[in-house]
Amino acid sequence: MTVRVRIAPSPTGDPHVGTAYIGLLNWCFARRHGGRFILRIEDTDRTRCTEASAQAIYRSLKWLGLSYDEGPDVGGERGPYVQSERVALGIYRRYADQLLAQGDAYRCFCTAGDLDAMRKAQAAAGQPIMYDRRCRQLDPAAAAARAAAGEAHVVRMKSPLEGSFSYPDRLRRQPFTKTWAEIDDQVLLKADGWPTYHLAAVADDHLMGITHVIRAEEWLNSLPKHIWLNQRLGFTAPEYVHVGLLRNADKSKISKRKNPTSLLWYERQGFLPEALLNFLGLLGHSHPEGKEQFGLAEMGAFFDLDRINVAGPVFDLAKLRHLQGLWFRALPPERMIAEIHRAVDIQAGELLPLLRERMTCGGDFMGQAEPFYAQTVAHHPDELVPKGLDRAQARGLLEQLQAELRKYLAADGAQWTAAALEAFLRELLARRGQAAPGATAEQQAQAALWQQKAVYMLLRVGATGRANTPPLFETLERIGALRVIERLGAAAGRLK
RNA sequence: GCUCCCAUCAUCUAGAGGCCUAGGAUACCGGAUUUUCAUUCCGGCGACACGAGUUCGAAUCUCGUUGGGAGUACCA
Repeated sequence: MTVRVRIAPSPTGDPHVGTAYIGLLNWCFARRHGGRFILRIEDTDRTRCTEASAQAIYRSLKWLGLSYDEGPDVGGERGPYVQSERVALGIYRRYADQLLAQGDAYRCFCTAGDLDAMRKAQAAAGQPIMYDRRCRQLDPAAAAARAAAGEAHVVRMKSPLEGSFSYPDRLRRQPFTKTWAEIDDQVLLKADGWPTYHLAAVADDHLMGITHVIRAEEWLNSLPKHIWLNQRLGFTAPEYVHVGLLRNADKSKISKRKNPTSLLWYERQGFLPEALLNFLGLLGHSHPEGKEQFGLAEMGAFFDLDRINVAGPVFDLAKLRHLQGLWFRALPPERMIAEIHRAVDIQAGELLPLLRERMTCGGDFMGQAEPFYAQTVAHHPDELVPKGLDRAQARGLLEQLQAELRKYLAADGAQWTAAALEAFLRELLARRGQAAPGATAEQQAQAALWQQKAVYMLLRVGATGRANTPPLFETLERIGALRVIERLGAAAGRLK
């Protein structure tokens, strides 16, 4: 039996990070067992699903590299892979009819109002809230006649009234157990003739030859219904495995109010698919040797379904950022440049060596590179005064530095390169930092100002307008003599 | 309310009776490298929810308590 697994997202809103998570687990499971990974679109909620959303799902999965062997836009032998198209084929109606004919389902004519009142009464009485099965008593022939006459109705499953249900989920200590009495007569076919999730998923999983359903824990409670449907429909049920739900920091189910859940957001932010996937791969699962950074292909090789931890992991963006940094800085230059280009329309190549280890994503580039591209920079007077100096001293030093650099440039064969600048400035510091023998007290005080730390910082802030920059000499080189000298003057001016 | 699931550092996790005075990673805090920032490297902080039981021995098994989560839709 070859493994066939699927993800079955519903195309409502933006593609969800939970889809990527479950997709990753399924993808890895398929890969690990030489199986097939399938995408199916579950768009049976006509009020909420959109084509645009389905398109976005395809795009996001491709962006992530979670390629599927069969799916709406790639085809396959068990299609169509979009449930609305299967509705048109009458697939679900046929199964509903089969259940009706077998006496395993019945027509229900209760209105929304009826159900609402019923639930309110149950809540008031402290009873479990579930359908009271009043239409189950209806004569099937009479009900069929009412339906034929056009009366609005749904089809419900005839859940067993007694006995119990038990299922050994391989990830849980104890088999999952329920009594049938507490299982609702689930609606299978809605009034509009479309199936609910339960019928549609069970039917399609069977028709598509799905062998393992690896899905989120939120489905655990409806497992009995799914097993029952498989049985009554004469299917061999796939193995169902339930994994933990991604959580917000407060442990509630991940939501867009408390976390970025849209895959589009991660893409726009400049996160790399490698980083996101790596991060998700660390949730509920781990590398057997504790390795933290790994790629999709590698994960496909070591992934072990039985090692999944079902306690719902908190989705921690800080860890994702860390992994993003690792992946980003390890990018080959062409790809890093492409990432930067994706964020800003600029030629980044020259500055890359200077900035790469200071970035976590392409979007960081401009923030760092601005002083290199700008004609002028804005100086903040407070930042311009190094510790231990006052305003006037800082201004004096700036002016003298400007003058010294001018003089340096005017000399024959002067070079404006990092190495030459470093040599010159070291020599300058040695020269100016030492008072001549017999110097006056004032001269000595002047010399004392020429401390490396202060001077370098003055140059840095003067030339770039900021205190954090790449290494000084390379920075000066790239900005260029003209702009550096000009900016030093402007900086001095700010301290007047 | 009812039902079910889960429970190791703040967070992600390793750990499937002795290798555990509980290991790694993130975050945080120090230090080293460095002209700043970042990178990198070193160090620190820091957890088996609680209570019984089983056992020579329990983070690991059982039960209870507590805590958290999910489900309870003609949504998926």
